[in-house]
Amino acid sequence: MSGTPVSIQDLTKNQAMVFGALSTAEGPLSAYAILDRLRDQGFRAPPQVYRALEKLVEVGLVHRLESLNAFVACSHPACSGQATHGHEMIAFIICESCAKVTEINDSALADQLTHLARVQDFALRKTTVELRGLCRACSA
Amino acid sequence: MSGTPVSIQDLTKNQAMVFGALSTAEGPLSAYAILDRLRDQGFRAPPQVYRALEKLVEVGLVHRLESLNAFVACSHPACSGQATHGHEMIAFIICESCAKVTEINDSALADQLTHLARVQDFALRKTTVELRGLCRACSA
DNA sequence: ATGACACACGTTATATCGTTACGCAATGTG
DNA sequence: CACATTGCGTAACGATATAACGTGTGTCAT
Ligand SMILES: [Zn+2]
Ligand SMILES: [Zn+2]
Ligand SMILES: [Zn+2]
Ligand SMILES: [Zn+2]
Repeated sequence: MSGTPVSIQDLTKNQAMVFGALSTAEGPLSAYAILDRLRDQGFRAPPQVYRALEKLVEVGLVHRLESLNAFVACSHPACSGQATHGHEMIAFIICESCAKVTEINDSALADQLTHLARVQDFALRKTTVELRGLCRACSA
Repeated sequence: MSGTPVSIQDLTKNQAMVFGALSTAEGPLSAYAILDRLRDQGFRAPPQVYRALEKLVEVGLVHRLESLNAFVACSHPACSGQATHGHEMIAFIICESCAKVTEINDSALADQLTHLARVQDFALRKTTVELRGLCRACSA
C-alpha cells in the first residue's frame, strides 16, 4: 500500500465487483443479496462480500444502514474518488415503501450532533442518523 | 386490557420479566442475552423474548439500539408509566468502551430532523440517532 | 352452557446476518 | 533466496430474528 488508497482505481477485483453491484442496484442491498448477485461472477461465500464491504465502508465509497442491515453505494457527487466526506456525519432518509435512500450531508445537523456530544464530554467517533418513513412519491 | 395500555402494571408476565431484565442490566442487552438471563425463570426460546420486546418497544418502555442490535430500558424519568415520549426522536450516546448508554431528548435536534424531512417532503415515521465514541470516563 | 373469538404463551424449526479459522497464491523486500 | 504482507477461497460456525403451529384461558354474544 502506498499513500492513501481512496480512488475506485485502487480497488481490488472483489471490491470493485461489490461496489459495482451496489452502484447498479436501485436501493440498499444486504450482504447476502450482494452475494447472490455475484454468484455467477465467481462469488461463493459470505466472507468474500464482507471483506470487500469492510474496505469499501472504510474508504467511504459505501455506507452501512444500521436500521436495515444493508449497504448502499455512496451517492456523494464526486465521492467515487474521494475519501470520507466531512466527518462521516451523514443522515439517511429511507423510504419504507420503495426503499429509496437519500443521503444527506447537512452541516447544521452535524453541528447539532457535535454540540450534543460536546455537552456530554463525549469523544464522538461515529454517528448513525437514519430517518424512516415515506418519500414524497410513496406518501402521495 | 382497557383503554391505552401503557403502564408497567399492564404488562404481561413475560413482558414484565423482560423489562425487569433490561431495567436491572447496566447496559444494553441483546435479545439472546435477555433470554440467557431469564432461562432459570422459565424462558426457553427466542420468540418469548422477541414478542415481549416488540410490545415494550411499541409502548416506549424499551428502546432498540440499531447499531448494536440490542435493547435498553427507557431511562426517561417517569417513563415507567408513560407512553412514548415526544415523537420517538431520541438520540442515544453509546460508549464503545464501557457500553454505557445515555438517552437524550433534545428538542433542537428534533426540530432539525423534522426540518430535514420536511425539506424532502418526507413523511417521517421513526428516527434513529446513535452517537458512538467514548464517554468522559473512558476517554480520560 | 356453548361456541366464537382474541390473546398470551410454549415449542420447533427455519431464515437471515455476520465471523472465525485455515490454507494458498501472488507480491514485495532484505 | 527467506520472509512478511496482502488478497483471496472455503468450510464451519455463531449471532440475530422470524415463521408456523398448537395450547390454554378469558371474554362475550348467543
Ligand atoms: Zn456518501
Ligand atoms: Zn418511497
Ligand atoms: Zn426513553
Ligand atoms: Zn465509557
